[in-house]
Amino acid sequence: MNIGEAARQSELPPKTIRYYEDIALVKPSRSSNGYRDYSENDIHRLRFLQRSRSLGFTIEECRLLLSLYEDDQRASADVKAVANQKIIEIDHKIKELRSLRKTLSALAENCHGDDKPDCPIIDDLAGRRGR
Amino acid sequence: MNIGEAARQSELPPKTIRYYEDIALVKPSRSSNGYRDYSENDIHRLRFLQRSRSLGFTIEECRLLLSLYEDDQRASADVKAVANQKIIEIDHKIKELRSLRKTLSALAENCHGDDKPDCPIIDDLAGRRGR
DNA sequence: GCTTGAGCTTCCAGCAACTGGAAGGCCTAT
DNA sequence: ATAGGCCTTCCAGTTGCTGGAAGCTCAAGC
Repeated sequence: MNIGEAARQSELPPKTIRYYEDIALVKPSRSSNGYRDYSENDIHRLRFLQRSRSLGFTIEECRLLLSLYEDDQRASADVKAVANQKIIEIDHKIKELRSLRKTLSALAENCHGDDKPDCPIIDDLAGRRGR
Repeated sequence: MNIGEAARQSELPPKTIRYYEDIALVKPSRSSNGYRDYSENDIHRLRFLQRSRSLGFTIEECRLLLSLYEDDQRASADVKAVANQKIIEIDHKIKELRSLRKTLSALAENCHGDDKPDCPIIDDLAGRRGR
């Protein structure tokens, strides 16, 4: 199967698939004309990557998950640990974003939003509080 | 004022300050020995950048905010629009992260987390639902 | 005067995870 | 034969820094 069809089936752009080969996440064979030739198993790996990337795992985490995926002897605890770690990171990011949001919306609420130059947002950014 | 002191006052690493000069966000003068020489106004700009970056604005947004900062004729509505746009983006990111978290925690909850190979997380990543 | 150490300079490279584009080969159909 | 669409490789760019090497300057201590 050529890269175009592999792209369709895995829902990944061809560029990304080539990149995944560069960093040794997939190793398709080659046809006699030099074209990449993807097996069913390659497609499984690509789909797996697509799904795990979309769940926010980094490439290196995907590499780990992929090795667990292909290890029939894996312990489910190992996989669960990776997932739980990711959940912690996500919680942390959400917390940060909420805090940013709070600050920004407080600033925006205090801003008249008219065509006058007076602006509490700028004042805050400039370090001038409660002028 | 040398870069080290500018770094202390702006709470930005010297490397970052030099980078901001590379991308034309600050233009300090030079002392006779070739050292960068930061004025009070330069420090204001650096502080402004530090604060706006920490609030999640991109470099290009900071550049815009900085030009508004130095424009005495600015309309506060312009600044408010940038802030509100950012709030929308933050909301979007939070929503995405919450959705990721939900999926991941559902998967982790269904996983025994023992030393057996059976693992619903891997099954999901591989595209095998509800086996 | 000399050395030491901190602080400054420039430049080059690398991080993550792709993405875009150029130059060219291949394949199929008309 | 030619057009187009797909494929190949390679190089460069994205964002926002950060690390490191090689070398200059400056102030302090002996």
